[in-house]
Amino acid sequence: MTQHPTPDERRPANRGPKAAAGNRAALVAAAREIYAVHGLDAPLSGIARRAGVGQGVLYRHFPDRDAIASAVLEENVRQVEEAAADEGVTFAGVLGVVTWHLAQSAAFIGLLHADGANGRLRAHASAQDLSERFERALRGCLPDGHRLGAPQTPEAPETRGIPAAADPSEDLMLAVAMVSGAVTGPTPEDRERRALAAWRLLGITVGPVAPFKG
Amino acid sequence: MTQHPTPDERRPANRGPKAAAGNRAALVAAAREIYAVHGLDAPLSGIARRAGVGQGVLYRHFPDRDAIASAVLEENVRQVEEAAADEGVTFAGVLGVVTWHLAQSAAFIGLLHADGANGRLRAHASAQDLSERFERALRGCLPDGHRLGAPQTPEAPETRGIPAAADPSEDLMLAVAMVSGAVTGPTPEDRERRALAAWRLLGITVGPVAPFKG
Amino acid sequence: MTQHPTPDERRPANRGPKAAAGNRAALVAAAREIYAVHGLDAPLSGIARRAGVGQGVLYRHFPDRDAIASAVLEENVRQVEEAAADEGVTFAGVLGVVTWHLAQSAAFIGLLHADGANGRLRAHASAQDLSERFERALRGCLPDGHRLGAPQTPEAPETRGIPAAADPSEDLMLAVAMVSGAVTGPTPEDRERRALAAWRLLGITVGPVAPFKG
Amino acid sequence: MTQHPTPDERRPANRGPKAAAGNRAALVAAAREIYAVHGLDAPLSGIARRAGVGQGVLYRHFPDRDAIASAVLEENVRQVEEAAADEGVTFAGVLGVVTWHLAQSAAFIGLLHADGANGRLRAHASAQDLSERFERALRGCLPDGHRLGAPQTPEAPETRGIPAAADPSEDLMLAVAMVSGAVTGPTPEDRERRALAAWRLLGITVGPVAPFKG
DNA sequence: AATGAATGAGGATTCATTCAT
DNA sequence: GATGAATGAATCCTCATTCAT
Repeated sequence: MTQHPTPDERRPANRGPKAAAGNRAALVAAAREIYAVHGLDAPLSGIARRAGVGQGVLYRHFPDRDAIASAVLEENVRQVEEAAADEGVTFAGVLGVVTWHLAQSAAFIGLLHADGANGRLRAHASAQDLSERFERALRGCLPDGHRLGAPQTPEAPETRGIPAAADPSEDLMLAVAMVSGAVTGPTPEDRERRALAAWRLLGITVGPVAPFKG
Repeated sequence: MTQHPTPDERRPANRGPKAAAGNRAALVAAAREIYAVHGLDAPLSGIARRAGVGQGVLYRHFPDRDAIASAVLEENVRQVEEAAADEGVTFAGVLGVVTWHLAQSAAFIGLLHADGANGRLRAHASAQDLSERFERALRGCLPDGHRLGAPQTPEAPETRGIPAAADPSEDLMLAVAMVSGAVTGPTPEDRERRALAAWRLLGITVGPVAPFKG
Repeated sequence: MTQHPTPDERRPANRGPKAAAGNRAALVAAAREIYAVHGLDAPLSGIARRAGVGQGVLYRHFPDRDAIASAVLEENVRQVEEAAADEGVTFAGVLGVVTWHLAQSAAFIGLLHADGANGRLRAHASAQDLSERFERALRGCLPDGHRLGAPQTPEAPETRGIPAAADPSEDLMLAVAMVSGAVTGPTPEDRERRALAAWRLLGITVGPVAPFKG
Repeated sequence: MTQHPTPDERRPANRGPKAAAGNRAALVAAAREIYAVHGLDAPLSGIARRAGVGQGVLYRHFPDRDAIASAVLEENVRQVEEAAADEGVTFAGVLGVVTWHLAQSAAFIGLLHADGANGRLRAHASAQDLSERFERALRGCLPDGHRLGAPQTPEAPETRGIPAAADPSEDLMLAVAMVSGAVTGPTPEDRERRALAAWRLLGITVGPVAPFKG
C-alpha cells in the first residue's frame, strides 16, 4: 500500500538464485571483516554493503543479528573441530589453531564472552551450541592427566593455598577465555603475540600458530 | 490561591550551584549501575534519568560519552591506587582489590579491553591515562624479583620452550587482562569465582577480595 | 557509538520546551488530517512532517502508533461527551454530533471497527476505554423506553419474526456501527449525506449535524 | 548412485502448465484465508506461501495486489449472483447468502468500503465492476414496491420528517453497507449474530444464512 | 546552573516487485 | 510455466546532542 518497490529505472542486476550460496558466503566473510574492525555491534547495513548485496539478502539468509554472528563463529569452531579431528593431532597443535582464530577474529573472542551480560551475542541458542562444540573439540585432544596452570608443578601446589579445579576441562575453557582476554591490539600480529604470551603465563605450550596444521 | 508566587511553572526547582557537585557524583554512580547491567553502550538518557537530572546536566559535566565512562573508571583506578599506596600493603592484597573491581564493574573490565578494535571505549586520551595509572599502581607494589606464570617455578622453565617476557611488568598487565577475560557471568559472585580461578591458573595468590583493605 | 547526531551545520531552530503543548496539538491535528486521507495505517513520518516537527517529537508524545490514534479519537469522544452533558440536550441532538464526527473523521469510524481482526487500531487498552466512554455518553441521553429499529412500530413486529434485542443500549451501539459502515465517500459532504440516509433507514431522527449544538 | 538423472537440483518440480489453473485457485483460496485473519493489507508473500507456490506465480496470475483481492471478491459476488439467479429465490434468501459472505469474509466487507479513502482496495476498475454486479444481483430479486427502513411502516413516515430515498435500490446498497459496518467480532459466529441483529434493526427479514440456498 | 523538549541522522526491518535459472 | 533469491525504497524507531527557557 505504502511501498514504492522501485520507482522504475533499471535495477543493478539480479544475479539470480545461483548467487544465493555465494551471497551467503560473501555475507559471512564481510561480517567477519566488519566485526574485526567495528566489533559485533557493527551496523548490519555495512555488512550487506561490503558483501555487495542488498539489505534484504542479509535478512533472507540470517533472520537476526545473532544469526549472522553465529554463522561467522560457526566457521571458526568448525575449523577447530577439524583440526582436533585430525590424525596424530597434538593438544598443542589444536591450541595453535585456536590461538590463530583468537588472533584473527574479534567475533571469535566474543564467543567466549557470550554471557548476555554485556550486550554482545545474546544467550542465543546457537551461541550456546557453538560454545559446547568448541569445548568438546578441545577436550577431545586433551592429553590424559593433563592439568592446567601452575598447580601442575611437582612441588606441593597446595602450599600456595590454591585449590585445584573441580573439573580439569573447566579449567581448559577458562584458560581459553583468559587468553581471549589478553588478545587485544590493532593488528592480528599484535594479537597473536599477546596470545602466545598469555599461553606462556599459563605454562602451556602452544604449537605452530596457523589455520591449517603444518 | 494560598499558594505562593509559584516560582515559575512546575520546574523541579533549580537547586542552584551547590547541587553541581552532587549531580556529578550522582551521574557517575548512576552510570556505574547502568553500565553494570547494560554495558558501556547503554543509552546516556538512562544514566541521566537514574541520576535524577536532566540530559543537559550530563553534558555539562561530561562533554561526550567517553567522558562519563572515564569518570566511572577513574573511581576504580583511584581506589586501586589508594590500596596500593597503603602502608604495609602486599601485592596479593592489591590484586584482591583489583579482583573485586573486575568482578563488580563491567566498565572496569572494558578498560582493559580498550583497544578501539572492539567498539568499546575508544582510544580516548583519558582511557590511556587511566590505564597507565592503573599499571603504575600495580607495579609499585610488585615484590622484587617477582615473576609471573609457570616459568617462575624453580625447575628450568626454558625446558618447556617458553621464553620469558622481555619485561616482567608487561606480564603483570597481561595477567590482569587475562583475568578480566575470564570474568564473565551474570552476578558479581559468579564473576568473582571465575576471577579467582583465573588467578589460580596463573599461579598467583590473591589476597582477600574486598573493596577496602582489611 | 554508531550515531551521527548531526554532522554539524545549523539546526532548523529548536523552538524550545514552550512549544511542547503546541506540538502535541499540531501532531493530533496533523494525524487527523492524514488519517482522513490515508487511513489509520498512514506512515507516521508523514504526520510528523505535516505537524512541522521532527520524528522524535512524535515519539516523545506518543510512544506508539496506537497512542496517536487514540489521542485523535479522544478528541472526538470528548466532544460527544460534552454534547451529551449539555443542558437540555436531546437524543437527536447528540446523534447529530455523532454524525458529524462520523462524517469528518476516518479515524473515528475506525474506532467502531476496532476489533483487532482487521489490522486497524489494535485491541489497545485506550481504544477499549474510548469505546466505553462513547457508549456511556450516548446511552446517557437515550430517551426512556426508547427502542431502535422498525420493530418499535405498533403493529405486531413479531409477525415478521424479528426478535427484539436483549439490551436496547446494545442496539444503540450497533446502530452507530451501522451508520459508520454507511459512511463512505470522498468528501465529508458525501459522507454526511450517506450518514443521514443511514439514520433514516434505521427510523431514527437526527438533529442538526454540527460539531457544536446550535 | 542409483538415483536417476536428478532432473535438475532440488527444484520442487515444475508441475507444468496443467498446474496453472490449480495454482490460481490455490492462490485465491489462500488469499481469502489470509485476508480473514490479517485483513486486506496482509503481505503477499504469505499468500504465496500458503498457496504453496512461489512469489512469481502470484504475479503471473495477478499483476498487482488489487487483482488478487478482486479475484477473492469475485468469488463472493459470483455466489451471490448464483443465488439470485436461482428459480424461486426470495429476497430474504439472497440476503441470507449475502449475510453469510459478510460474516465469513473480511475482504467482502472491504468491498463495500472500497472508496479509496481508507487505504483499502483502491478505486480499482474491477472493484467498481464487482460492486455493480453485486448491486444488480441484489436489485434483481427485490420484491416490487419494496421499501427499506422505517418509512415503509403504514403510519405516515413523513410526519417524522424523513424524506424517502430518491432511489430505492440505493437504499438497498446502503443497507448492505450498514450491515457490513455492524459485522465485527473475532469469529464468524460473532459476526453472523451481529449481522442478523443489524438486519433486524433495519426491519428486514433475512432468510437462512448459509453459503448455499436451502 | 538545570531542565527536558526538539532535532534528525542512522540503523533495523519489511515487503512489493523483478528476473535468472 | 515455476521457483524463490535479489533488490532496495520506505517505514519504524532510537538516541546523541543542542538549546530555549
